[in-house]
Amino acid sequence: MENRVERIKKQLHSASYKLTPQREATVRVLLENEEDHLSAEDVYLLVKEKSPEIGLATVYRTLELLTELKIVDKINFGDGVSRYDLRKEGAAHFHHHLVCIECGAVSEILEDLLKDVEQKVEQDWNFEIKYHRLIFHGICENCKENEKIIDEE
Amino acid sequence: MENRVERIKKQLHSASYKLTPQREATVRVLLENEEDHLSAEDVYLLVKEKSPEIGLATVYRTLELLTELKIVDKINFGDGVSRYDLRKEGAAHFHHHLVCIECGAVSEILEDLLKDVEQKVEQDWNFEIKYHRLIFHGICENCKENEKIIDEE
DNA sequence: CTGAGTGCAAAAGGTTTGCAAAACT
DNA sequence: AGTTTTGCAAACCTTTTGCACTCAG
Repeated sequence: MENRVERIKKQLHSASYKLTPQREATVRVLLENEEDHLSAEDVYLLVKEKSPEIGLATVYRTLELLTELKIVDKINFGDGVSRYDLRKEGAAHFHHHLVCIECGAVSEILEDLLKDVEQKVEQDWNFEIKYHRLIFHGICENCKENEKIIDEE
Repeated sequence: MENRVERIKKQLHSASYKLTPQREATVRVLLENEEDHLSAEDVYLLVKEKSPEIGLATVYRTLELLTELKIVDKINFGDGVSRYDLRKEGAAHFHHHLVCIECGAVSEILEDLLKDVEQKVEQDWNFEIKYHRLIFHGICENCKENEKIIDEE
């Protein structure tokens, strides 16, 4: 945890930005809720619990900055809000997501499933891929279970 | 063209909606600009050329309706606007997109590249996939050409 | 002192909604 | 008549921006 904050601090410094208290609070919220795909508002509310004087605009500015430095990825699941996702250490490729259309749960696939597909696209379409977004929408394990139970009643 | 309008008319009717003149004008714009990934505003302006009395809200409502009926897909390339894409006839799976980060051009991959990947995800994560979104961001053929020319100067 | 960073409030931009009028059945 | 659809304007929500203030070097 601490060393991840340290690492981000260095990343900011090497781009001549400072890790201000507000930025640090924001980063910590992201680290503490790594699994949660928080929206800017979510982050704001969480940061506010510990640093009530922070402003929403600052959170937005920090998230934008972190996105620029590729410390977080800005994602969109189609619900009209941007969400922010910490990059895994040293991950060359953005991970994939499974979004449950029943309960809204989001889980992650860290494994890169697209090696072969990317190679094909680069060749066949003569397109140089920089990054990709892959989101599966469907029904998660839990909701499948629940449906079974309902059916049996 | 005409038969595609007819088909959509039937789809609406079977869900007890009417193909009003405004809806038809909207559908025609989508058909005429099938390659273009239009935003609601884009559609509105194009519809307005032929039916100046139409309102923006009607276009939004029509696009929402068409999305519900799965006649179009609502997509988001991360530029803060929703775009609408006619489904290909009988396409079981939503097609993939290549978005150029230089010039913004969007092209489509109709071929389904994810058969194997989906099978793996369904098995390994016990997740029932309903649909997916796959977007590659990178540099398109043209922009790669242009870069070469610039380098050579 | 100077520039970077902040908080607040206002503005912006895309989308949705309330409502009365219009269209259709 | 009754239901659906429409156009307009207002409301809404997320995100961005302007500006004066603060803080660190």
